[in-house]
Amino acid sequence: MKNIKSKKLYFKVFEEIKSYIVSHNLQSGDRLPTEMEMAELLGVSRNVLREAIKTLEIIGVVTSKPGVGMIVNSFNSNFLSSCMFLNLIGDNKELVGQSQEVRTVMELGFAKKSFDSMIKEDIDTLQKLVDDMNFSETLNGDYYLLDIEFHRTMYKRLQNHVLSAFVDSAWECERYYKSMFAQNKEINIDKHQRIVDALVAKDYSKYLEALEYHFNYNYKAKIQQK
Amino acid sequence: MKNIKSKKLYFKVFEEIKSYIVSHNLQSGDRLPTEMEMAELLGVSRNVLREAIKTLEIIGVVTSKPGVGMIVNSFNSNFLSSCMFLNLIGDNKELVGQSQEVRTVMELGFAKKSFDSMIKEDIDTLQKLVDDMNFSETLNGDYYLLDIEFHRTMYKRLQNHVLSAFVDSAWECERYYKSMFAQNKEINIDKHQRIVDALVAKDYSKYLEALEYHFNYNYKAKIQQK
DNA sequence: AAATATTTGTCCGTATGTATC
DNA sequence: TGATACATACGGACAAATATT
Repeated sequence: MKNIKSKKLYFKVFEEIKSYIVSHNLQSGDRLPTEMEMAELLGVSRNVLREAIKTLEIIGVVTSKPGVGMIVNSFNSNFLSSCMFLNLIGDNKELVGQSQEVRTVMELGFAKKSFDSMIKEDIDTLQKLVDDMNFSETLNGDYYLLDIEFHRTMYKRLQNHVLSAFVDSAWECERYYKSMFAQNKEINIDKHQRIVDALVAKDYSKYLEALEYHFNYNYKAKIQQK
Repeated sequence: MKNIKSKKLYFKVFEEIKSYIVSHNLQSGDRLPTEMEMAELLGVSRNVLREAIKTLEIIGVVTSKPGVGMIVNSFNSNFLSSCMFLNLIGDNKELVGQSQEVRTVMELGFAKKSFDSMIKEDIDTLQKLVDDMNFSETLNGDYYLLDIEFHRTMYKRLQNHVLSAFVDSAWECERYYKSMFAQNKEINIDKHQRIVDALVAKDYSKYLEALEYHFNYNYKAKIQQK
């Protein structure tokens, strides 16, 4: 029995603004009408309008500035990770496993492209990150920052923001549920060192093998838990 | 020079509530404090608090009901597609290509699992969808609904919500930029019919081939555009 | 450089609708 | 039925940041 009228105003306003952006083909840098104008146009109070428009701002679609107005943003890969994260926290842990599985498929699927894309500078960066991991005190804390930086570096040259957003979000899940995936530090560092070694040797099959080792390790552990 | 103090209140409140949910380990079905309580707790007006909390509601993290309060939701794969879509509209068309590329990698990566997971009922559904495509008037309109339904059906049994969210989001991009990928209807239907044929024949290598045909077609066209 | 207008940021108060007991 | 708790929605007011003249 879900009535059309039952929908809350701020939901409708949100949809209205969304379709406004589409129908007016607004691009990065373009301005939206002012709050007053939109409120009057839609026949709602400024308060309700703001509830909708602030959603757009918080998730990263627009930026608002006093005295200026609201401007459409360019793509920002961070928002997706926070969105994903926000949804994950409200639910059970199974999603973390699903997210990891998708990440595994993606990273293996992009293996060839990433292998071909990396230059010496990137490989040096990767080696440095592994070195830093060895000096890192514990698995918690900044060790995880090194881990994500490692994977980001691998796909940086591909310039695929959607891929980057996903790698980030998967990482964010892992970070918050790290106890589930807690593992031996030496093994974890070794998994990354193998990737670097394969890159230095310019051996793609070895690279793929290292990646599979990296992900299979988690994967098997996950399956055994069930 | 981005000062910490320069941050707007509703951003900070949004972060506060986010970490509140995490630190209190709120799960699906749990209740948040009332608006008044949270506003007082954080020392902000109810207005600002609502701008933050309505963001959480609109992106699907919580649901609010008058007389009840705010309840944490379970995962909803729809929100991700709308987030993705919202970010895409603000930027150039390159992201559509990136999104398609990710989708291709994902669908091919999950091919084996999806092939093994499908039962007769699913294959019948797929065939019916292809039949409907043949009766569909045009590439626009409900033809696209049949297309996404086809792909959803393929991965339904895997129960991976993250995968589903991505397939959905990629589809939503495609729908809005369909002119870019406009193509011959007969060829498009044939691409799906081949997938069904392979499933009926229980021939995995044929299935994989059909999938590659399905995606390569777009892929090549995309490359040629550059 | 200074005054003014524009636009968003933040707050308050109040009335209404809806679910629960 | 009534009372209570809570979210929904509106309007007004002033502050702060930015742009314009």
